[in-house]
Amino acid sequence: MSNIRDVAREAGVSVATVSRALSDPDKVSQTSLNKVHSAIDKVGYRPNMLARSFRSAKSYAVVVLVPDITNPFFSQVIRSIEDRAQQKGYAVLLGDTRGVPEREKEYIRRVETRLADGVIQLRPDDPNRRFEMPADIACVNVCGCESTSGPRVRIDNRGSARSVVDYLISLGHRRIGVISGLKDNPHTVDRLAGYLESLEAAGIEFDKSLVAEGDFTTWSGLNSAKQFCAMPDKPTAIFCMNDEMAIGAIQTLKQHGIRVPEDISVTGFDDISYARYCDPSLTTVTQPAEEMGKLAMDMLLRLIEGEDLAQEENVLPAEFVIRKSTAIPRKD
Amino acid sequence: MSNIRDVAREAGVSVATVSRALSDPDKVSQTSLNKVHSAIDKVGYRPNMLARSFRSAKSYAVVVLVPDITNPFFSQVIRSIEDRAQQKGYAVLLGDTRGVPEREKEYIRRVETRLADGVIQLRPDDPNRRFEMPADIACVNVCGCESTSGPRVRIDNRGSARSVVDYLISLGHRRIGVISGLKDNPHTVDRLAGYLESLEAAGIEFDKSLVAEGDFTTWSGLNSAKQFCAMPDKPTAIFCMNDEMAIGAIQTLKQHGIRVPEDISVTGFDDISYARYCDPSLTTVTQPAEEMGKLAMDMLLRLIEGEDLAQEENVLPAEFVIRKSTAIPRKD
DNA sequence: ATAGCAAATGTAACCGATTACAATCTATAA
DNA sequence: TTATAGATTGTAATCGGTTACATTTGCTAT
Repeated sequence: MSNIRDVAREAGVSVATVSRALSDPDKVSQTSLNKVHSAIDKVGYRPNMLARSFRSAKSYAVVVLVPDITNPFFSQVIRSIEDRAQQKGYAVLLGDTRGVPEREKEYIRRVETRLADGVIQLRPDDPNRRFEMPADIACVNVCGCESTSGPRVRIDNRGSARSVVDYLISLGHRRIGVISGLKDNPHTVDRLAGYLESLEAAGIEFDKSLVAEGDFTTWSGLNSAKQFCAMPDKPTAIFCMNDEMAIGAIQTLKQHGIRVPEDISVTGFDDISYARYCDPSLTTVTQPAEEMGKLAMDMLLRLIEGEDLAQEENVLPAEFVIRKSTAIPRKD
Repeated sequence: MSNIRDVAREAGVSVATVSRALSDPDKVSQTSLNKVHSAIDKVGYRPNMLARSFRSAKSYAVVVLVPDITNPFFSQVIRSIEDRAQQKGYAVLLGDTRGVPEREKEYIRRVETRLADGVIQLRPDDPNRRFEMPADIACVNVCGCESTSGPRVRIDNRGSARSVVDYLISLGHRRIGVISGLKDNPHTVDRLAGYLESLEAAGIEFDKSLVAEGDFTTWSGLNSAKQFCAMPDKPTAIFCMNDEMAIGAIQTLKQHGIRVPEDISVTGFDDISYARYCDPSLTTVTQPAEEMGKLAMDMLLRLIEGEDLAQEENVLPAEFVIRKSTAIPRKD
């Protein structure tokens, strides 16, 4: 494989001229520029970007850490990050951690060893919680929550949850069940806070038995809903903390001969693409996945440039979407 | 940031000894090993992998090209590729091309410029079709079809389609509609071939009006199904070429008051996770996404090692799964 | 014609690791 | 004791770019 010296020889100029012709053409005369370009064509030169990265001590790559790439919401955010990164000349190193701290560390190491210039973390909890994220690493958190620290972009989970529950209450619901994420997951905490705020504002007393713990998977939604089906005084509505669990819950309700939304209303969160196509289509909260990814990437680039974002927080608006899975409670 | 020379000075040995202590400890005495390790701890040394990559002319990264990462089937395959890559010490550079050849070229360039050691392409068509893939690039194709060339791993699309249609015929269906992908998509070609084989084997004449062209999106399934709803002699079953279109089609049928499967049976392809949870759950074909990703990564590594895989093809078995969206045709 | 300045170009050091080769040390056998 | 093989270590070249600094060229103004 030919290198810059071969090109220089072929063109009859110095290596410095070739280098400049490629990275800063304004500094080179038109004559030399032509000679260099035809020499490049002739010897079939491709610059060795590894050498360039090495010299400039920048890899032009960023790591994106995600607990599960098959989660449709996450993959939307990642697509947007990748798009922005590509525009800016950066590569995206995909890090599917499956929630294993060891794998996370492995990827953080890539930044420490200069294979990546920074990290975007897609996950709810504080990045410092599980292990010490070295302070000198450029890191942006997306999809975080109120307790997340460091530069971050997120939506107002509490407020969004509150609009969902407010809406259910406005329809006339008083017994509103919840299928939550894992109890200590910060999204769960924030969204539950919104639920409680809403109940309190309406003067409805909180009933602990109406909260079923899931883990954001369809399967857990399916199981958690069974618990409501078995109750003598079932809730008339169920607030699910994501769409997957809502879809699972609807499945269970149908199997028990309970109609949605006539007998029980169900709401989701995230607005994954199936939310629009399931039966009934899901009343949910649209997270601006695209905007979140783009913004996170832009913040990370600023961080890499050396800007001090410290605790800069971007809280994006989420949209509440009413579809067919909610209705006024049945009178009986 | 400290480098190998700092460590050498601190440990009182040469840089070569430090380098060997890290990459080939057997060649170094226990005494030196200890000195080196404590020196590393003392100066907080992290090896510069960029320098290592540069020197060894290997980036230990592979590009994964995918038309759309939000497609749940693709993201499953990618997760498996990433898992395997991580195990083998490789990083995955995500390339979401959105089907734009220009973006694809951009990523191929990364391999040419030594930023990645090879490429895995997730897409049905021949990688050489749209533009010339340089011959010296290590490239493996996944999710390809019968006409794909080069090293590849795929399932038997024709055979799988045939088992689906054979099953529908065995239930008693004679008018079987198809919602296909784009006409020139090789998956469409292979799966349609399976459909035709099946009809022929059963002595059923092919009716061109029973094939509706979609594009593998839910939305297109939704629209294509309308065309069947408008027919005076509707098909009694619809073979959809992926799950998304099947889900869209079911949605449309329901809206027209047509019951699935009582009035019309519907089948999908891919077995995305939602296929199990939609209503009715989908009879479909399970592609071994995990196995495909793992195998593709292993093949790529062998290719990078210099092995000649030429036209090695791995055709994996796909499993036909019967769920609730299919039944015997209604008698009337 | 020539001084003066800017533009263009060239030379060579440099980034941080790896590794060929040479030099040194250690242990065993004669 | 000394020769010698084998183990360990050190020196310095090397990978392919970038860029500081020195030098040359080209042009304008006097």
